[in-house]
Amino acid sequence: MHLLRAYSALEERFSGALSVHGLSLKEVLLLMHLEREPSGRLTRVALAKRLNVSASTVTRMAQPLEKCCFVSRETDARDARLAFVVLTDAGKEAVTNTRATLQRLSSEVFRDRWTKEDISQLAELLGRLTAGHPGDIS
Amino acid sequence: MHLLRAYSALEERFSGALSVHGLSLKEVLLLMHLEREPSGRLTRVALAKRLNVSASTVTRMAQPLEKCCFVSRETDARDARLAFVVLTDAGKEAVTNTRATLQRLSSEVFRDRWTKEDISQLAELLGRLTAGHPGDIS
DNA sequence: TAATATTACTTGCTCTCGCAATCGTTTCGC
DNA sequence: GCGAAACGATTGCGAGAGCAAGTAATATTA
Repeated sequence: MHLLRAYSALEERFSGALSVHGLSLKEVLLLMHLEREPSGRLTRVALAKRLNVSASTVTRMAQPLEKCCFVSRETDARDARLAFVVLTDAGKEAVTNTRATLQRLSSEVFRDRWTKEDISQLAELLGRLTAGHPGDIS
Repeated sequence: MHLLRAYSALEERFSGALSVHGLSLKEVLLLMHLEREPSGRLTRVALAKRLNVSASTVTRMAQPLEKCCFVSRETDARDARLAFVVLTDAGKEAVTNTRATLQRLSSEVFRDRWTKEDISQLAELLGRLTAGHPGDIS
């Protein structure tokens, strides 16, 4: 049950810091999922499953990102229904910068009071909790 | 980072089950915070801080609960600005029932694959993560 | 005591998101 | 091949939540 509390507390902290980059936390996660893909692209429904949001939300989230040139749109020659969301070079750079910010923030949160073992243990337990679900991210 | 994932996965699972009681997860948390208070009542701003939401959200959340007679309104004789949210007997019963549902659900989630030590360790780590924040709940 | 600041709460506006309906496209069964 | 079912994406609508403005009451300061 502590999860709920921990989530809202951290979410507040992280989303505040991310506004520096002009991106919301959810948008960053979207870009990270794209980055994780070898092809650098995903369909909207695949993104929706990974992000645990509806397909319409992905459609709406991708629009401003497309305007910012962090993602672009690509269609499949074989299946005209598919409209891939593709990570651009500018998007990759944004992810890299944002990840650096996140890591700096994490070390602040964990500074003192936390050993490496604590952190890896927490990660392991949370990972086990979500095992079987699709959208893991490092 | 796994937190985000774990949160959304569990939130989906729990909120679905809670709809049986006609209450949302956030409403249940509100009632639990009231129950936790010896006086059984809190002002709206105090609730907002504990729930990590804005004051206006508390005002709006309390309205349907008041209609359901799970909470009532009480004013302070000394300070007419204060409008306490008070847990009624029906509200206490609702919390008790809902907690039973939640515990049953938890044991389902943790069944197999989790030892008692795992669970207490996870709780301890998450608790440490939120230490210093106001809204802890058991 | 009187004017100002602060606090608690409410309301209007806006944004975000999920659901359901829709459209275009592909695939399956015959 | 052809109609029907399934699928991916988009759009309209409603619910939920935060921000800012407004109101009423209390606290503070001159």
